[in-house]
Amino acid sequence: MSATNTDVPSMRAHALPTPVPAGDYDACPVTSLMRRVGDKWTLLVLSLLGRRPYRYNELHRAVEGISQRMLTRTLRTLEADGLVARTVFPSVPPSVEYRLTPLGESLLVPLSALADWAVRHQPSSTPLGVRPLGDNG
Amino acid sequence: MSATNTDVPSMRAHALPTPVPAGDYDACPVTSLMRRVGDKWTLLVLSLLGRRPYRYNELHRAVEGISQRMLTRTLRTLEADGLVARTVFPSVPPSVEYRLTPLGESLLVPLSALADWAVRHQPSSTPLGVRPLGDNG
DNA sequence: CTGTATCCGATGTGATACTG
DNA sequence: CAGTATCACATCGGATACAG
Repeated sequence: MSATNTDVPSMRAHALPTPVPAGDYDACPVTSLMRRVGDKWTLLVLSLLGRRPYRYNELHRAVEGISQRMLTRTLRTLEADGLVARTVFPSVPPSVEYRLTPLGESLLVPLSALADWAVRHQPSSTPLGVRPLGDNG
Repeated sequence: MSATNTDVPSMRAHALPTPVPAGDYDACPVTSLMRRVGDKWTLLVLSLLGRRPYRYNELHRAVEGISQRMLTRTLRTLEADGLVARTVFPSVPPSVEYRLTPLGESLLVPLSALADWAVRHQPSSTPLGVRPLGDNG
């Protein structure tokens, strides 16, 4: 293969496709996507924007715990990836709206399937922070 | 919500579920899963094991570029997550086989859907390391 | 063959202060 | 309101050496 390796087809139901050349992991769109969605806040932001458009500070409050730095970084990356659209309204005070692009919405479909698997099969399987019992005290 | 937040249901087709409490992002199985699969080698190893069982060095060669440290770490984490089974054959020289568990195989299903989305919609969309033109030679 | 231990640079993330 | 700049710390990941 090497240069002609354009496969990585649609991969059938149960096994990921090609034995991936490795070293090209960077260029593999699959791993690339995972690494992005796999960061600390992206999935969270994506899930919020999946419900409706948000303004910057609105997101900042909703994703309570995120720093301005990371919120901005996350949004900028999503924008660069074409998943989120940023619209500035030159009002006073200024307001900026973030919303999913059609591409972003389309991503939520397979993402939902994965999320569904996660809540069903995952580790201690306590959905959203409801630990089994005193983990801390 | 807070302590009673056990929802994060199956989330309908187009929008991720709950506005996630945030701060609980660590405990959210969805984000948690993403962060694991989103590391540098997990997806690659998972895809290989999706085809057939592998021995340690066999993987080391197949995932050319990975260090022993990271291969071991990745496999150990996958094992801890119940996605991969490790079997030691006390032969001489010793051999260890890694294979997907049923849980691991079940994960490949939604993962494949996401991978499929990636190869279809992603960035410069050059599937597996086939850069547009002479990047290296 | 199948790992473990150690060191080290790269990157991710948070805190804080400042700006149009 | 919606950011940017800077510093600091934790974790990720690679290289190398060593071991059962």
